[in-house]
Amino acid sequence: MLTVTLQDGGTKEFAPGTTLLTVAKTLSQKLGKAALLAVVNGENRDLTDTLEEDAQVEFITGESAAGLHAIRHTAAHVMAQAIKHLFPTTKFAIGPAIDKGFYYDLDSEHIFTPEDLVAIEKEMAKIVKENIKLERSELPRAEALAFFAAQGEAYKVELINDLPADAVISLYQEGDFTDLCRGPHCPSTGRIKAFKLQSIAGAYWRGNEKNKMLQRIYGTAFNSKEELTAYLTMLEEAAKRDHRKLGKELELFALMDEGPGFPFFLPNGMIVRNELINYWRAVHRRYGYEELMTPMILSRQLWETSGHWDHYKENMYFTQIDELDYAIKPMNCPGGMLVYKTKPHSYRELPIRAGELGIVHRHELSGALHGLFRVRCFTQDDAHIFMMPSQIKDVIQETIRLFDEVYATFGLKYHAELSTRPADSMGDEATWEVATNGLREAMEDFGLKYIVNEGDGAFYGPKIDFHLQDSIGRTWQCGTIQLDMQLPEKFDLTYTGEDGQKHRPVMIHRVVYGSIERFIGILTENYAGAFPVWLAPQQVRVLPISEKFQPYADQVKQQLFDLGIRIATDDRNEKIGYKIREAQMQKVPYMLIIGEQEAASGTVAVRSRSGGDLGVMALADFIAQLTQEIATKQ
RNA sequence: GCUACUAUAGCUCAGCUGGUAGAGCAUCUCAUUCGUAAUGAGAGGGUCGUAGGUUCGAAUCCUAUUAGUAGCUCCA
Repeated sequence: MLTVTLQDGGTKEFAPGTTLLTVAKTLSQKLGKAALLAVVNGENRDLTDTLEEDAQVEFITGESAAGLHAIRHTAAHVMAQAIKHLFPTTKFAIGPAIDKGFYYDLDSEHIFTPEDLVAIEKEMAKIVKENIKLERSELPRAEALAFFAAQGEAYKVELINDLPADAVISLYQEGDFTDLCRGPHCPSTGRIKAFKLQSIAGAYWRGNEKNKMLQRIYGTAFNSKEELTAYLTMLEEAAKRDHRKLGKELELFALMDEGPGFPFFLPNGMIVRNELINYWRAVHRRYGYEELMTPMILSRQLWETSGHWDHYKENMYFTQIDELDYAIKPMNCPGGMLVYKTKPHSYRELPIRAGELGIVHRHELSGALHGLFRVRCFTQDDAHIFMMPSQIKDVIQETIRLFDEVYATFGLKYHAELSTRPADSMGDEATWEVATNGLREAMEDFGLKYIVNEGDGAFYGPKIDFHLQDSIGRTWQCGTIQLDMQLPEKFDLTYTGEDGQKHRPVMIHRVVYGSIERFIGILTENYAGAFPVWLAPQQVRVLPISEKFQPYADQVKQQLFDLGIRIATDDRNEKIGYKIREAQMQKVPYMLIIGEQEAASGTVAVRSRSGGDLGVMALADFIAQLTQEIATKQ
């Protein structure tokens, strides 16, 4: 007999060859039903595997992340089986579980439609109901190749051929369908209790745009119907917060056919934008930044010097002036370099922190445009910091602190990513190594957790990116800190050191908002359009009950207006309910209802967009509360 | 850029298999002066994204093109 040690420390004996599923069932009927995978001596295993020696065993259910992952992975196989039943000529590429569900990439003459998804779901339900076993087998490479080649599954053959020589080639069979897969999987299709197919999209084979574009079907699956419903409801709610929808409803910005990717900012959007800029200036002033502005169009020669002509040309717009080539700036840095060079610098001045709200133009692919999140013209809240090599760590830490402060003001959650040297890059290996380690150390000392994106850096240096979430959980890169070892060299920047000799400064590029446009998009979604008072396009609206109270309403309005409050009066001949409804929908933070009682006593009846009727108060009290709320950016 | 889908009044949308455009909201006018999410009545507004084609006849079918949407690729 074998001894199995369980999670709680208890032990139990089983005959060799007992499946893990049987072990789970023996422990309790409930566990037998809930268990999806097992961890045997620290290794993930299928429940259909057998035990051959003493082992430490832990069972995984759908309540854990690993269990949910298995459900989704198995659901992808179930979907593939269903598709094979309904569209037998379909060829299968890859079908993994992902963050919020699963997908399968397919190659088929048939173009899948939303109606097909309904039919596939039905077929999947049938397969789930049959509760078919998933059985793992391992094959020698030649046999596996022959197996898939016989079925015409060219993508699977290519995948196997690309596996390392010593790789274990495993297959999972569920009834009449067998797939190449590393596993692990749920023991049977009946474990897929709640799933939903969501969308059809294109995707390149192996993510390479030179390859054939396949059809990808996205779906999701959960441990229970309740969780699935909750998730789908959340998505519906999130759609209401989409900044493209709110941007139109709240008249923040507009995108027109006449300028794809070139947003128009409307009066309301300009207020949010200007408030963000005011705040930005205040923060940067405190952190020792100065501000400058460089031209939007600069000569070809400059872009050749900076390296953009060679490395970034595809994304740039060009023009000619007096028969000479010019480029519209896609980045602010070359201009910043020229400013640095306008005078000699001493080590005593460093670090120099030069900020610029720079409007840049980039020719993004048409299919990549996405509301304010991805545009072709945007304002970077840029800054270049020039320093001595010995100052790198302190400066980067200080920058991380600034970022953290700004994001906290908006209550935004973020995560950081470190990107290392890409294939198309300038400079030598050693310099890259030093720079990358500099970033890494600064983050670690600050206690900032990060993930690493190998080869994802800019052509001129490694970078730390800060990603913020939109309403449906997609993340967008906003802030970035990029170390640049190339430009100071290219532009021959120098400073005079303590020793009287010329030295090369190190520089970083950094943006906190990233682009003001993208940041406004993120904020709009995070606040669901209900901007805090300090950012709200209209902060207060006065609503007189009838014309009779207009004079007092004007008085109230004027007092607040003189204090710099963004205020308006709704003096239309409408009922109070109508005016309130409209102010609510426009997400005006405060409404002041003015009627006979208020006019007589010199008070205001305050209604907040979130808290409803706050009752009558003295105007002075309301002003005190309001100005406090604005000042503290609540 | 690629794959698929979508495109009708300012907005949200209806318009079956081709017979020549409709609703609600918004706008304007009139009446109502009414205390916490829609007062009533009336009026105006669209050559159905654009350009070709098929047809006696096209918002409806075909082709091209532009823009958008989902994703891929790429990126702040």
